Amino acid sequence: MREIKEELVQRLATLYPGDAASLCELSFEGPFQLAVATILSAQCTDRIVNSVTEALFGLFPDAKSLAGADLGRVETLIRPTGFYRNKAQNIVSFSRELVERYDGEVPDTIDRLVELSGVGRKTANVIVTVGFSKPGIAVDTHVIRLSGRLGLTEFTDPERIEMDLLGWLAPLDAAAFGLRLILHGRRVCSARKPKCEACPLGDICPSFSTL
DNA sequence: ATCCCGAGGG
DNA sequence: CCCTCTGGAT
Repeated sequence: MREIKEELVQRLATLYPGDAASLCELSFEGPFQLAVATILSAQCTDRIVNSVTEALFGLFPDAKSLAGADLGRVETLIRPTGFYRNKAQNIVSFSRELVERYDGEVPDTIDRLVELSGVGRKTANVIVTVGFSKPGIAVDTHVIRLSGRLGLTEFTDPERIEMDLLGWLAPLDAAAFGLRLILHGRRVCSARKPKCEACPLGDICPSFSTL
């Protein structure tokens, strides 16, 4: 089993080369914009997130400016991402909390990040790994689905899966591995109709053609 | 467990 | 029409 996992890590790295920062498809400049883009990415494609953040960050590029933004204005700007009332409230509150507690700077630890509005464990892990190049793995819907299909875990609880994966991945490889699972999940191993015929991992996947 | 909620694919 | 998209808060 260990060989299978190592083989999987190697093949994914070849299929989707690059480091965590380059594998993340969100458009942003700096940890603050990454954090906001990630909050907006909940239940939404990154393409739509990028289409709204261009205007959003043009008007409110940092925590201090977004902290003073009109809520209705923000709602209108991010509406296409869905859950727009919650998300608008969250990113404005998030910005105000950063200004009040950290002088507008984004903290770089999971514990501090999850205390902030709209930031759960998954989002915190994205900020820490992609924004600050620290060890960790963001377990989202894709990572959950592919981890199950590939036989990497028996669990469905995100935090449990996170611990399972961190248990055998090299710390500094974990983030990129997670992002590669996401890319593969989007392009090949989709939730609805996975393209097993065209999957380069078919020969080592326990779920090959059983989906 | 439930709500938030728009957009795109099949 | 139904399902899914880089979830989080209650």
